[in-house]
Amino acid sequence: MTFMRIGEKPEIARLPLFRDMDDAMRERIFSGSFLQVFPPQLTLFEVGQRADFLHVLVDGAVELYAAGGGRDTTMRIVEPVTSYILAAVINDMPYLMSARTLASSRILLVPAALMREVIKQDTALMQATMHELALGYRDLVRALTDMKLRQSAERLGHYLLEYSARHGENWEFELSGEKRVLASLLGMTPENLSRAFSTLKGHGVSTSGSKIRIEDRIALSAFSRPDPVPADQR
Amino acid sequence: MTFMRIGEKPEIARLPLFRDMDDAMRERIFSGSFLQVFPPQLTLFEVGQRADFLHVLVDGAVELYAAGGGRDTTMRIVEPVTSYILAAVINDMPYLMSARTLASSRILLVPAALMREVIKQDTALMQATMHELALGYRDLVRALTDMKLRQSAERLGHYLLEYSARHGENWEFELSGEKRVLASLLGMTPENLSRAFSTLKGHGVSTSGSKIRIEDRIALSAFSRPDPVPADQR
DNA sequence: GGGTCTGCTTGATATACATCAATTCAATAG
DNA sequence: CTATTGAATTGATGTATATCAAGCAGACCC
Repeated sequence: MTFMRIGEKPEIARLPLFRDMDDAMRERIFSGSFLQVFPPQLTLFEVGQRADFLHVLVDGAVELYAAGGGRDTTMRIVEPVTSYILAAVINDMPYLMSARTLASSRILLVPAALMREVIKQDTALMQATMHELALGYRDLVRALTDMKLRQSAERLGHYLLEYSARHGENWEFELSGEKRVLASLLGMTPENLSRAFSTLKGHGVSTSGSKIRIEDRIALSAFSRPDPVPADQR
Repeated sequence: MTFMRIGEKPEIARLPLFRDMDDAMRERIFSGSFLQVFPPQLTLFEVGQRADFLHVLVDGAVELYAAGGGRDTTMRIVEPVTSYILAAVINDMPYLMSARTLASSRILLVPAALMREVIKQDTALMQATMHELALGYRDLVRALTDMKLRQSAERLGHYLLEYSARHGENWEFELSGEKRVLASLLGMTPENLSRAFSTLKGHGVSTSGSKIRIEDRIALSAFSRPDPVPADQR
């Protein structure tokens, strides 16, 4: 694999997507792929483009967003190490979202045709892909119900709880990116995000800048009404 | 297969999900499944239940909905002949949505364990499942951007255009179900749906009861800003 | 240090949409 | 045919969120 450093290959190989497949096949995928570094704020691809690569974010941060009617909306913030736009690659269809780096990022680019070819030959990879897509599907079901059933401050509260749970149950943490991106992800304006934060002050959350402290998990949970089904185990 | 009539087996076998698989394997799935008739307004399953069956709606109509904070919201209206809740079955996880019949419905119930077992043995079925999930994923991406970027009347306009395209490019058609369900699917109240319809009168849509006529496709399209990527071919 | 960014916050106002309440309409039963 | 019921519509009002407009604070620069 071009530009690949020691130490990151095992990290990628350990991903659920590539973990169970045949070693030789995995090597074939890796040797046909490129690991590239991109500067921050760079557009990686645009809506409508034919999916040419499966992306695996190794380091940095990537934003997936959709445009329409002059406005942008963030669909997902990808954290390392994770693959994205798998669905478009599988079906050989145009991207429904655009992508840009939020920070300087190292990304593994797997040619879509290669990915599709190896999937056909390696059942374990196909099965892992299927599982990955099913999990992604469920994430989106959650995101859609979130938008339809919760109002903005509740969405923020729910996001903070999920974020904390995903990052080692820390009650105290720092928001990684800009708040404007978070606002867009949560489907609100930056102004409204500010107000949502001050609403949450009355429900067990204290903030200072981008530092968040969940002081009363119970109260926050009661306020933001957690999903009836807990988050999927990965 | 229990209760199965002549004529519907080929219809199900022709579904993209089951089309390409081995005939004997397909027969194994079918013979382990049940075709049942359910009355209207019956709850088929609830959020949080472990996925025990893959459903294939053969005839009738089914609503998938999610609850939260006292309210309900329609996530999807399933039309025959289509499978649903595939993702939960694949991953052996609890349903994220509840389901109820909107009309008297004939549904094929495929035991989830059987489905998962045969998938492991039949690569063609696995591949078809993978494709189906990827398509479903893309549908949800569209639904989420729709909610985040369009306002209510635009969503209705967009829905009418898509509906017309999916049902043989008819400019004139009748809405199948109750409007309250459509309102919930589109993320608005029934009252607001009424107002949205009258807004669309000024953009090339005329209605009378549940009869819809798209008189000016161009105008409606301009108003509701179609997706940058046209709907996936199935 | 002062200045100039840029992003975040705060306040005032506008707007989309929900809610509440009444009325109309359509389907059905007697 | 009229009476009854539930859904759809219409109108009046309330609320969540967006928009517009300042102000404020931390980062970077000279």
